[in-house]
Amino acid sequence: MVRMTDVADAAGVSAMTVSNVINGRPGVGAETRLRVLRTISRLGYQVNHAARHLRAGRTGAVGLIVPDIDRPYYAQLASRLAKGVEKSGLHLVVERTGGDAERELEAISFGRLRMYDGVVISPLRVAAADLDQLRFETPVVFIGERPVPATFDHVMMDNVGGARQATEHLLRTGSRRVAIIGGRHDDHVDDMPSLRTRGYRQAHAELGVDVDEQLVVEVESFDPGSAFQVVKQLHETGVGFDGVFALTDAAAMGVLRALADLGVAVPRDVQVIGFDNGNETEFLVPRLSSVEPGNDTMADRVLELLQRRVGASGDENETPDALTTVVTARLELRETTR
Amino acid sequence: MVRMTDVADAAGVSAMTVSNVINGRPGVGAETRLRVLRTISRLGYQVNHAARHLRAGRTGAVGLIVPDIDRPYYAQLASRLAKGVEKSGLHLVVERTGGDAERELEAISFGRLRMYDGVVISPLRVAAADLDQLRFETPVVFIGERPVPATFDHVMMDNVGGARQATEHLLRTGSRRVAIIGGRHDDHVDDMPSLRTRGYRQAHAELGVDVDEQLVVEVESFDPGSAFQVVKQLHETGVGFDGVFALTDAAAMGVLRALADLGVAVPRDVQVIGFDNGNETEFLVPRLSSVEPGNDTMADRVLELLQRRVGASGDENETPDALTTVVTARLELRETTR
DNA sequence: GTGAAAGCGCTAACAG
DNA sequence: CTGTTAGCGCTTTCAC
Repeated sequence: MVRMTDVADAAGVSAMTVSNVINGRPGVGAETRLRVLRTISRLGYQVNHAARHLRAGRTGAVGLIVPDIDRPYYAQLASRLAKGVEKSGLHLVVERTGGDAERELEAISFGRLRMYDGVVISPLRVAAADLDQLRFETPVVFIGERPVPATFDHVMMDNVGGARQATEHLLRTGSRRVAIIGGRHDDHVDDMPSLRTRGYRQAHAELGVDVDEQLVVEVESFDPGSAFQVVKQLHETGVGFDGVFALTDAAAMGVLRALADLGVAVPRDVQVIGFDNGNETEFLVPRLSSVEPGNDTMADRVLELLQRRVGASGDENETPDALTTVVTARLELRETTR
Repeated sequence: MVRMTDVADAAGVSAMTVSNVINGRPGVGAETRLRVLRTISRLGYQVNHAARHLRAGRTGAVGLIVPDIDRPYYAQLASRLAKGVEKSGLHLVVERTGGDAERELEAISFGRLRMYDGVVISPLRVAAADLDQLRFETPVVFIGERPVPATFDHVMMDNVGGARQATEHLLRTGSRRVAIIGGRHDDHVDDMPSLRTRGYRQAHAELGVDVDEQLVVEVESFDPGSAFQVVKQLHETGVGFDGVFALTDAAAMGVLRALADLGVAVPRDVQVIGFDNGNETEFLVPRLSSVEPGNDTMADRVLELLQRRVGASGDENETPDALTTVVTARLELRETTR
């Protein structure tokens, strides 16, 4: 373990000068700088981030905390954000909570935040009330649909509007019995499934079509497997449907697979729309129509909000007001709709 | 900012006692412990990880460094590893390099390693020679096909064997002209495309079938889009083929999409096999046959190797020898093969 | 242009 | 069972 003082001794300068060289601060003579740099590489010195962090406060990292890394939506979000923060010379590190309320809260509250100069968190379960207690100096941007105290920056997608557009399209193009995979029967909380179901119901109300609660199908998880099973069951039960709104593209993938097994022609007999407009949609057979929630815009907005606070010390009116942004959704029609 | 000493003062104990309570160390009276805990929650105290890290050396985190987060293979690997390390009370953080040799080296060498108690790295580009220079106290496990100095733990998949099995199956079930999407014409380096191409050639040699170099199709990237384009071009060029070995499942997805557009029946006219056996394979239409590289076994092995070193201080014969494990691959046949 | 002193918040080691 | 001392490796401040 070679420390900064070792470099300083070997180069015949003080630790401070080494520090100045490393951090590119002005006020070091060209000759001294060169000597220090050579000594650094000769000794193989590497800065100790923990010490720097302890003393200077910054870590050079932005955290992204998501329920699950291997869901395409989060993976693609991570990728977008990573490219963005890297432009600022920071790097993104991703952590997963497993979608567990307790672990989400732990990830946010219990000091792990301090590992980062800024944090983006996409909570699934955690309640606004719990969040309200928290006070931290690390800039935090929330992303997603869960309600969040107004003291935090928040970037939301238009879940209700997106779902309404999708359902409207299905109804206007001739589907009368639209199943919603992952929908909710009740509407107590503002989580993703409830909000998207709300949009589904709004579309029905606007167009004067009754919702058959048998078509509102709850699933435990939004992976293809769960959706696949549920569609098969729906079919076996004899509940007819001629359109499907799947709450995520991943679920829609399972839907398409089930319909293919059942010998149902898409979109002729049943139309399908997903949500998220992930990279995979264009390569499914048939290509999946999907709600584009404004993924790029959301990522850009998150980065802006982060930049506004990272670097700005917690002084005076330096701290800007919290902002909530809602990004508008639009339909991306492909081959699973008419 | 409330520090440990603030808690200690408020509870009328010393900082050491607070530290003992927080870390669940024995030797604190029940009453004192309760008083400390109450004070902690009253003041909203949170441990400062940077300070703990600086002093105690451990960070509580394991790093996973991959080329890209949004490739399903890495996302699924991350998920598997995350669940594993969480069992040991650690948590996984994922960083991406973008598949850039320089950034890979930087991620490994430049002190960022110290952020973690252990690191798993899946390099794409970085050369063994560069790695050889490095000496670190953080336990590192390499994963993937790139050659790595023997001083490091390394878990490899059997790229050559898996590719050979896939190609053999295609040839034995009647395909005579098997295209390899993402293959290499030369065989200078031991990277993933070259190794899998080697297996492809071995299978041909064994079964006495000549390789038509026109069927060895290079791609810039292993995403569905690139594979899609390349297959369309292959078809337009009039180069006939009745089998496809795609170097990754993601590429295979693009292949299937292209074949569907071209009106080619799978597997009747063209058989297809992918590689990685990702979660998505079962939900494609038709279901994708794929090489299962032993994903679970690899993750388990990585975790074992990590555990062997994390916690073991760098003393004497405490440090175990480096181990290289090769996990065997097998075929998972589904609907894209006969 | 360079250096000395002090301390960030925590914990290992030992004393009581 | 609890407290004291010392110091992890860096950077901020101010003096030279």
